[in-house]
Amino acid sequence: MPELPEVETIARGVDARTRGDRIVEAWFSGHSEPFKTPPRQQAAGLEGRIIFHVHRTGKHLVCELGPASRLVDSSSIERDAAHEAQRPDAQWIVHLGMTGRLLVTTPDQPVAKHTHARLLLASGREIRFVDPRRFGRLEFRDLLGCAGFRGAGQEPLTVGAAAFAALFRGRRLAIKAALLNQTLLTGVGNIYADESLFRAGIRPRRQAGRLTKTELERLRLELINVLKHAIQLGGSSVSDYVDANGVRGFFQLEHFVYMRTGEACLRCGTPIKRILVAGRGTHYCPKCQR
DNA sequence: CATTTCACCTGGTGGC
DNA sequence: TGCCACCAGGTGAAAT
Repeated sequence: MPELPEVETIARGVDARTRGDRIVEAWFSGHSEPFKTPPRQQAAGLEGRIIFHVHRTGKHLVCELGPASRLVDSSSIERDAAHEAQRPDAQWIVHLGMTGRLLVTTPDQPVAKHTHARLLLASGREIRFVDPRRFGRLEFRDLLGCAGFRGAGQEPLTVGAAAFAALFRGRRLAIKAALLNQTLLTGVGNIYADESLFRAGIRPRRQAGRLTKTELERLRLELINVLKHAIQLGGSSVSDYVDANGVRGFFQLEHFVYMRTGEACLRCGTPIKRILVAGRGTHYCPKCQR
């Protein structure tokens, strides 16, 4: 479900509704797949902590957490604690996989099937992680002696022309496969790979290392455009994606090729083709993309 | 090493 | 109504 624009939308929604709140209680389902950190360890780390803020890196949601301010009688210790509280000392890292949702609800809302985590907050709200296919992952990371989370790949919204081109130099795999490789770029998935390649006029099967400098720069700019536009529209809701408030996105209405097999190309009228690249359904216009 | 394939899951859709 | 094949926003391990 979620690629960079969807995860960004969710991060903004969760941040707006939970920033500064305190996690009172954490509950986890019995399924083991979604837990990179054992549920007990996650619960122990999460309970009592304050949510400083929530943001996205790549396709990951990161909740920056800090200690609840302790009641102390010494003013200097209190100052130190307040100072320390500026810096997060732990993170809750959420990957939504294919079908994951992170919702902010009230406890009276019915609990959806496949709910795997519930964080009850001091405000009375609740963060819920729902994931039917269980491809998502939840991790708790203590930042004492451990670096904060960051993906291996470059962020597509901020990577420069030279660094972008360097990612693909000498590579023999299809450009579409390269775009999906999260150790090169982080955050691009099947929808935005297809859409950016269409907008740049490049066939998905072209060898990454054989694209010209001009083509690569066009691809980088179109990728940035499509991601930014999608964020503005709250992401793409192809089947069931919703943001933190349960609201669908609108970018699916702007798709040129994704899931439009056999339909007329919106630029030239040629039927959109579907092929397999890197094992993924890949959509393109045989006339507009060379 | 770079690249490709496949397993991991549930659920929706469309054909018969 | 049921059964079956196939498809789906991702990724990491195993095979090539």
